[in-house]
Amino acid sequence: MVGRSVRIAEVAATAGVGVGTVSRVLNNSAHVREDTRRRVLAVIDQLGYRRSRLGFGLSMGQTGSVAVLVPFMTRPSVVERLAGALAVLDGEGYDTIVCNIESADQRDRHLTAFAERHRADGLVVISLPLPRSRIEGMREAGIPLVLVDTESSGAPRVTIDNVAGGRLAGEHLLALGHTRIGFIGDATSRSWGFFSTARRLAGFREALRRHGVSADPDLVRLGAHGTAEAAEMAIDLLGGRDPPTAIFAASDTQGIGVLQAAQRLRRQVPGDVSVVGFDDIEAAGMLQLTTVRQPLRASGELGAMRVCALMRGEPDVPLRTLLPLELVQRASTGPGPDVLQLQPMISLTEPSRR
Amino acid sequence: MVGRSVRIAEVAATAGVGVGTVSRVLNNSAHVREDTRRRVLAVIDQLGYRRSRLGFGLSMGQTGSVAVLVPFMTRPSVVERLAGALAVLDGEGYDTIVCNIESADQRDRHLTAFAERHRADGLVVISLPLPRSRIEGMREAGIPLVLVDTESSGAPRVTIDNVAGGRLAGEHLLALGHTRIGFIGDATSRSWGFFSTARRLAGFREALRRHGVSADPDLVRLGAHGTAEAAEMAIDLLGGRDPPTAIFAASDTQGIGVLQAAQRLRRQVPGDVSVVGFDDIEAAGMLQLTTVRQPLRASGELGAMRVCALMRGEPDVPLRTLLPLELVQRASTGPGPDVLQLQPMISLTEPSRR
DNA sequence: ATGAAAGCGCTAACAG
DNA sequence: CTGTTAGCGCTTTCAT
Repeated sequence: MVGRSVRIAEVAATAGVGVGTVSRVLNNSAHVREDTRRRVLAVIDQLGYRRSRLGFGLSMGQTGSVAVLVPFMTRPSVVERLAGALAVLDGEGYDTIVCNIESADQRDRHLTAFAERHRADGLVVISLPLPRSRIEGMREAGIPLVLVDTESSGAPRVTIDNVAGGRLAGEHLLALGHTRIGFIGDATSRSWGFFSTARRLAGFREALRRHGVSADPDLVRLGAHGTAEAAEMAIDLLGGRDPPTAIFAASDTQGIGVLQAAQRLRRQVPGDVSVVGFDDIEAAGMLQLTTVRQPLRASGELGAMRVCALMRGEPDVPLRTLLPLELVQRASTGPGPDVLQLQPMISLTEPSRR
Repeated sequence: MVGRSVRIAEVAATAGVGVGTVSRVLNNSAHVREDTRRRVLAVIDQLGYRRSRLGFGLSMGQTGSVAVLVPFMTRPSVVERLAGALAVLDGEGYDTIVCNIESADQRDRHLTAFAERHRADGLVVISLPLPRSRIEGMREAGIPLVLVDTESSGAPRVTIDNVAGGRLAGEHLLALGHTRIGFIGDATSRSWGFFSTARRLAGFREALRRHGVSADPDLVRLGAHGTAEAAEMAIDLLGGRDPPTAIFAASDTQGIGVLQAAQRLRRQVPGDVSVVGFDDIEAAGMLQLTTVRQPLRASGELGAMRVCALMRGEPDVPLRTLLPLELVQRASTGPGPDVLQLQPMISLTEPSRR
């Protein structure tokens, strides 16, 4: 079997030098004579010596790893952000500890755990609402923290303007002539503080208001996150009397559910109903879903860069970075019903559709 | 600012006890008088003491973390496995270091890095072919290693029988009466040793052979992984002369591409062409794609459990675990063209289609 | 250029 | 029950 692992002292002894010298060789110090270096290197190789990360870390006072907390990591938008963060962190030479969070309890357990000294050099929290007290707690623990896709404040964060995003979607639909527009979002919002759905809804309503369109509360559906659930809600919405001619879903995942509902109901998209999603995950493009694009991967990358800056002790880390939003028009949205439909006195003929 | 962090010695001094006692309190040793414990706890709280993971780890000889290597982590099937592993590892109290691998070089760099002592207590490699020498290397480094979804041997592994999977898909299609069946897979296989596509193709061919159906090499397309790429290949396949009446895609991602191709070409599924995928990712169910299901999440969970067993030094860790495969029939597959079509002497009428 | 020794922070064995 | 002490493995002054 593999004999007890070899320590630096043994390397030193075998090479006939002091541990200091071995350490210097290990860390490419310039102050080592070339032949000494070679001799040490040879012994290292011969003995199969491998440095202990713990010893190194303890001595240097840092772990060389940063933790990333994400909720529901199987969701495409989340993976995308995570992948972005991972790529940057890996590039910077950090190990990335990933925690998949599925409840507020779990979140708090991990947060407490990472308050432990030398557990991770930094922390990135993605798409996870954090109570102020928790953020404060991490600050006290002295571990650099960056928030991505969260409204919580108290730490540098990278976000988007969700209200503006909702407005963007609403205005796109209004510009196409739609006035009866449904909204589908997830209700998780309330349970442990998620916010984006509510914000996007607010922006959406604001757009309607600005255009003098009254928002029918009956057209707003909130339910569990997920394509299937969204499809259910959409079927309900589209199957009712006076159904909407367009639906804005607070995420692409839910938007795809709406697409499926339309298909199941044999409604044409966008002929009978236009659909707008949010995020621009890969599937949105594949299914030709019009959507409000946010830079998912970039958000993770930027979050990671910020935490690196924090860990390096850089003084001027921006407290808040807003990423740009963009409406990506695809085949799922089209002109609404003819305006004539809005003037019943004139419209004696069947309203025309394009 | 946060004063210099407080060490166990200061807690001991402040509480008027020895460091040993503080350590005992920290580790819930029973051998501490209740009032002593309370006093220490009070001081800990008052001083805001937080244990150093590094100190703890160095003393205990373990890091408390395990590393998971995955390729292309944004792919749904991979995330699923990863999520499974994460859940188990988290449950066991380990931090999980995740590395997203996108090239053989990167893989080797990380493998070398994790050969460092005390970098991680164990390693799980998912869906990543590993050269024997590398596996041997980890063994020499003494770090427990488990392989998930890999054919490489030399370490405990959790896999499926890809050949059987291909056979399953082929037989399903043959049973439906198809004889001209296309195959779409990714060519990544060759570049750094991925194997599953080739294996599935082999099983598929075996099924054809058994049924006395000759495999038209022209019906096999290998290209870059991805829905769009698969769609291209499918369009090519379906647009040609004498197109296949069914297509077996080596993954759901690619199967969905075939579905899109059919839609773009206005071919009915399964009327004009049947489609079978592989994996059973969430989208497959949503799009009614018939597929060969493999337990993705379970593979990650099991891999994690195996590495935990290894780390605990359990003696009887199975060297190879085969997870069950299952054909999930959905709406994307249906009867093939009438058998009469195969007997030209009789079929003077247009072959009927259901 | 290099050896010796003092930490880094904690656990556990050993005495009381 | 509890204080003392010897590591765990490495980096880094401080001399030489």
